[in-house]
Amino acid sequence: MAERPPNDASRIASVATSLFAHAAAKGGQEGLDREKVNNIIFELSGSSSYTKEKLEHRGDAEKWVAAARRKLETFDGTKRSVAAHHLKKREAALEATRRAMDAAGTVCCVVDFDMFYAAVELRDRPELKDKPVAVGGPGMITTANYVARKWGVRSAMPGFIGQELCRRGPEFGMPRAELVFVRPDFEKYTAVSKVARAIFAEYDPHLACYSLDEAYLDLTLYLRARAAAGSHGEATKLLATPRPRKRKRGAGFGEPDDDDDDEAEADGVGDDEAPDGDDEAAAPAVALPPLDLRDDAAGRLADAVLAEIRARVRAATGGLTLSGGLGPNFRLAKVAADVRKPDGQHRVACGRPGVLAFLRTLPCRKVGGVGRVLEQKLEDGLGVRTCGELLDRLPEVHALFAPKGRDFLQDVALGVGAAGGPEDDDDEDGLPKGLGNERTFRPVSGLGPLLAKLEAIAAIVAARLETRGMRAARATLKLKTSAFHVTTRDARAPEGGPTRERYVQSAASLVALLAPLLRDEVAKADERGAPLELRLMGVRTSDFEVKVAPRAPGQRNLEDAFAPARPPSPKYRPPGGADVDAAVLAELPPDIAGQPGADGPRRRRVAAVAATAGAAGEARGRAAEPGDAVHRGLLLQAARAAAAARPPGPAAGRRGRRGRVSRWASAARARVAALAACRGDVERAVARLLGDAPG
DNA sequence: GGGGGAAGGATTC
DNA sequence: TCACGGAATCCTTCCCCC
Repeated sequence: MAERPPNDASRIASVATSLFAHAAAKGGQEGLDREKVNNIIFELSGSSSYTKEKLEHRGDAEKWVAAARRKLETFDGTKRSVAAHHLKKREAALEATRRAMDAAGTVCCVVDFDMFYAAVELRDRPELKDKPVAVGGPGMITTANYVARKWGVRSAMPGFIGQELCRRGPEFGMPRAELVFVRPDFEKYTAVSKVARAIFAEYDPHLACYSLDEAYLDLTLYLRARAAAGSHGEATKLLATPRPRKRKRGAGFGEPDDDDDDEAEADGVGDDEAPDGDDEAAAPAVALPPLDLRDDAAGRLADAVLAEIRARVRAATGGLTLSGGLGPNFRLAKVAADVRKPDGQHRVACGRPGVLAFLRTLPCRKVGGVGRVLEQKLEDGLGVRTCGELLDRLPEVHALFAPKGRDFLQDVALGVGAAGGPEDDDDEDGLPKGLGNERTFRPVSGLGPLLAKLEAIAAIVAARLETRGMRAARATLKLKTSAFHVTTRDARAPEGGPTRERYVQSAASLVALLAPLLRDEVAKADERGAPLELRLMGVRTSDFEVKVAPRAPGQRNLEDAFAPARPPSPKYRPPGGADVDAAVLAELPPDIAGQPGADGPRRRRVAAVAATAGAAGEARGRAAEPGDAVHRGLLLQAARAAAAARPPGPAAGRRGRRGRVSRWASAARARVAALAACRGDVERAVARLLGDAPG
């Protein structure tokens, strides 16, 4: 606050409001004197380097807004109708998908524990129930309970500010209080999460969890089964897939070292399977009629099932509450889960009119993917605050945003979402794309001490690479100055680089790669007369070599099947092509492979994609079920490998088309080899997918 | 003008 | 502890080169 020129005061005040009030809509803070609270927060942090840096950042967004306004001045009727034309074309496709999903009776569900970490701690320490509690430390709060939120305390707020807000409660109509800090205990949270996931899995064996406190469930099939069977017990029977058939072959692992073996095995499978071809391979629920969601009873059933899930989890976890959302896709379900928080649920009606009605007054910020910066761009650049306003201004959006951005915003405005789930479009190759570590410390300067930091962090990263058997072709150095300015520099390992290795793994080679970059930055800062002083350093690795996990001698695991037999080379095998498709096709159940037209190239490719997606989903789902940890791990690997075998889409990677195809080819080969291990799963998944595919 | 790489921004939990 | 995290991923912008 100190050195601010007075004429800037109002601007800074308004900036500060949006800077610190970004979670204003969070639950539990209704009726809070937000302005007063923001003033206190600003007072406490207003002159810090952190805030200064944030304000600079804000300047960037303001520049964007200014440029956008200039652009809009020349946005005339002609440009508008061109934009509208493009939008309309895309919208038609989106609406077709929406109708297909609705016709299949798609019901997506997102469940989310209320203030999860804090709730677990309060359950175990009931004496804290009525006190403001923050899980975390004076540095950072990860979760605050609803009591603390009455003082304006939130997650991601520095602890000392939370503490100060509680102490200064009287300034905004709250009593003075002491914020109680509880250290996070992740083992405990993981255990609780497991209990909940076991219950979720009864309703959707393929559930997806992206953090400990939330889960994404596709209830479509379960609701069909429940509507038909009445009880939960009978419904789960209809949902269960039959046991895998007995295989003649023992271990069932393919032999990835030998191309011919793949083929031979694949051929053999087709023959062996033929007699069993009549087996019912999909969950019985697939055959049931889809739920008609225009029928009010169907909606009530979905509501009742969600309420049942919440009640069961609550009982099983010692009283922890969850909020839930239902909707025709995961994007809307996620938003809906936030509507009645805490301990409530909401359903977004399916169908375009219902969805648009729900979105009309919904602030864009509530939608996942719309962060503070995008919110500001929309609001200041276009005067758009709600999804309804966004829908009206899509032509302008089209003019101002890059293709991905405007597609995303159109999806948001129309309330459409990815068909299969939130992760549908990731997992291009199934492997992690980056691995790194970063550390915050008291400001450090001087080349020697900084190099020591680098070595320490490189050692952490190297250890993690080693335990995973991963080697990286690229390393990135991240630096944050004591003024909170962040910058990154990176170096590639291949020939000509400082290490002369194609891939690096050890701490020494990481340091060899990155130390020159660090020296460079130190030297440049010295030249500027402002020695480099850092508060954070990070080392990140990426561009991994194909992963080979270390294992005990003689031990076989699925990763063997996924690792290419030899280094990929153009001569290895003709990229793509009929051999791969034939091998994949030979893996399909005979009833599908034998369908009329199944041998057409396009049909084959569709079948291959279905097989791949099915294997990924099935294995991932099975991995979430309770049971032996090693087994679960293997299934997860299978899911990843199967996902890795997806054919290259238009959006795949940065490599050239040829690179993508050969990558797909080798991944597909590896997958074919791996399929032997989880054949039963794949067959059932394929049958279900083909039988269940809308349209 | 586009492919492709580098830098770094934004977003999520 | 007078103080604002860490990890991962995707997107945008800029620039070089053909």
